Amino acid sequence: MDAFYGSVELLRYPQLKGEPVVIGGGRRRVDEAIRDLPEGGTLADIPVDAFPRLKDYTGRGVITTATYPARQFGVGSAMGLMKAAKLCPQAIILPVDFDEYRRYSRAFKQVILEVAPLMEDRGVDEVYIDFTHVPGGQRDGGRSLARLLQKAILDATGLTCSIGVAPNKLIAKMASEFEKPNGISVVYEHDLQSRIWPLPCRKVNGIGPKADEKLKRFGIETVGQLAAHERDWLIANFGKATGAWMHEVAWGRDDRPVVTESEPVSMSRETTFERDLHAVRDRAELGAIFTQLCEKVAEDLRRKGYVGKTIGIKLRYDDFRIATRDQTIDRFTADAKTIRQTGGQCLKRVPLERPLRLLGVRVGALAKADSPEALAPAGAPRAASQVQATTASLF
DNA sequence: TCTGGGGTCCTAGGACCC
DNA sequence: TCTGGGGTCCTAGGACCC
Repeated sequence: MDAFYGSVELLRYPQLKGEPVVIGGGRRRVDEAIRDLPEGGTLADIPVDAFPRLKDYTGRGVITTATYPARQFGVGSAMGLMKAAKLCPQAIILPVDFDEYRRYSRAFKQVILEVAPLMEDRGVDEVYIDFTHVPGGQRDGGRSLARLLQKAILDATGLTCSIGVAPNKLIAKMASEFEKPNGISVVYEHDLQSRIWPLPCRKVNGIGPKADEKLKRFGIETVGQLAAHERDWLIANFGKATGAWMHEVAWGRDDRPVVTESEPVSMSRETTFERDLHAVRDRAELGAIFTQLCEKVAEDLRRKGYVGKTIGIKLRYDDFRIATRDQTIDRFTADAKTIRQTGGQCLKRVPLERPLRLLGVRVGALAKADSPEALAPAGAPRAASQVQATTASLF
């Protein structure tokens, strides 16, 4: 989907079309604008001037989406709000409304499923679709079906998307970015050298900042340069799995199927505090936040019908280093108190001298709440590995 | 006044079991 | 007295993705 969160917001606030808009701030300022609505007014009646601007924003956070006009200023996803405010102070900032995006996410996926049932969910705004056996899926290299999907999605939701059609997921993903927004790209196997090899390695799904940095140190900037290296050389320098994978990717090879069903592995909740908190000085506040996170995870588990037996915590210190601890218990649970208590044990094993920026709670090793595994009596506890409390009990 | 939240997968060492 | 492998589970950290 194109600038998904931003596009959904524009459906509510059409008066913002053409304005630079970023999503990711706090709630307050927009609420004020809504409260000042004229009698009988709708959201579309809020004057553009009433919306909060980045230059007035104070607080932490990152941008989750920037509309295309905002991108003109160099503002983009994952950028800190303070940095974005320097680049485009006049950009309008809107708070994230994840429930709304989820509604539109379900709606566009439903449209696709009615046409092409082999669909893999890749998050709120992205899917893979297997065109192979869809009627008309081969016509014009898949372009016809792509057009049909775009129109059906636009009619049902008012949203645009970009589609890449290719022999496999790896290439389709890259192709989907060629004609953004609202575009279609068909890439054939024989287009590999002309259309994929010139791309920077970073465009490959799976090559992130670290791998890209290392590739650059070897002078490898593009996919074509990657393809020019021997498989054995890549394995020698990047390890068996990664090296072999890089070689396949550079030659456009990918045999991963489109997977329509999958079970969750973990569920978590985390929060970045408005100001850094200290385990001792802000003990009460932290404790309350911790309890709330546990309750939210428990609620998520119950709503979705899962239980888990590995409870974990995550901290981010003021210097951005991250520490995690987890503990596996001898029975499955979705109980907030159990999660809280086990998480409390984990907290005792992590250094708490530095101020904290973030606290998170995770439940892993999930099973369906009604599965035989989950209903079985508690397994014998495994002997705990050497686990040492590094700090006196704080929670 | 830099840097969210929710995920998956991989690696690597140690415990433990056969 | 010296010395096996294979396999699974647990834990911590990190890369990466949307």
